[in-house]
Amino acid sequence: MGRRPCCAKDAGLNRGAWTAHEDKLLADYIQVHGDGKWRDLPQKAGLKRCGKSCRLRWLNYLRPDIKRGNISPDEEDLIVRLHRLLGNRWSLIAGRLPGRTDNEIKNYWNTKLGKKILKNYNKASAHDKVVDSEIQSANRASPSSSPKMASHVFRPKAFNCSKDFVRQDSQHHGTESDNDNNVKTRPPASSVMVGETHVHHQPFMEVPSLASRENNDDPKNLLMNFEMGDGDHQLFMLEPADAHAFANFEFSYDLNYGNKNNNGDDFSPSSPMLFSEEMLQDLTTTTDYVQPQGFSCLSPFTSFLDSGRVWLGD
DNA sequence: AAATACAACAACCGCGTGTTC
DNA sequence: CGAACACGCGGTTGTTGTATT
Repeated sequence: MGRRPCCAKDAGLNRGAWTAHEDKLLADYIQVHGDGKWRDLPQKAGLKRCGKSCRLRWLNYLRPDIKRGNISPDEEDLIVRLHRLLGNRWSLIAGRLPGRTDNEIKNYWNTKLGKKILKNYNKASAHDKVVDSEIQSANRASPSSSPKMASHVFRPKAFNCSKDFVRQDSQHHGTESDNDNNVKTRPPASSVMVGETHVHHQPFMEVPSLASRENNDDPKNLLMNFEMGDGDHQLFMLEPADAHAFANFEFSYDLNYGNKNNNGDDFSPSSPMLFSEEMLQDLTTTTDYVQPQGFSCLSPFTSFLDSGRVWLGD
């Protein structure tokens, strides 16, 4: 690929720390013309910098909505929990912390939090470590976290789930029926399992459609977006009371918070994840879901992906 | 006071991915 | 359809400030 280098090292461009004058040039230009078009921006703004450097400086330092000062205990707690769920997806984590940048959170993790948690982990009980090592071994296909850290996040190869089933013996939807909840059993013989080799021998049942709850605006609720094939989606709102329906059941899904920017465009990133029930409970009961500034939150939603424990329909 | 070690932060770099032509 | 491009992400490195010896 004949790709032009972003910024040639011998092009006489400034490197290293930014001066106050450069900051002013950049901020003034963006105030008038807006950001974006980073390749052309330096020349137009009268800067001897590469576009990439300008972008970074703007996003990490000059942006007006940057929050300065120490990370609060609440923010730290949120970072820890989000990192547990997301791994080193710094931009995703930063998206949940208004005013904080991915670079800042990454630095904070690498210099403070990571060490702190590693220290705590080393103090953890032997049992915890066994559980963690099991998780790690299941995660070997694509580890999501720093190799230094214990990871609770699976990152299996992702497939969209064409049908969605939970175990029939789950507490919440425990009966075979074809009632208003549209619950149907599925014998495993008609299902195809992918991914890991954790075989469930219980019949599976289709999850009742809760699509009518799509408009629930409570950001605490987790809206599940099951891709049913051909772009057809079935939506579920997973409320705290529903979470235990997935007891003893781990699954992955495409993390998609369903946020829309002011133009109505979906800006959500997609991240295949695998959540344990505890993590789901944590996510569905959390009250500090942070809505990024400038975006209106419709509701967080997700689409399921293969985890090896979710059966794909025939 | 000087040297060294360490922490914190800013910036750089390579690569992946989506978009445009 | 594929090349070229633009952008964003995450890992890494460089720099500066502070603590310790």
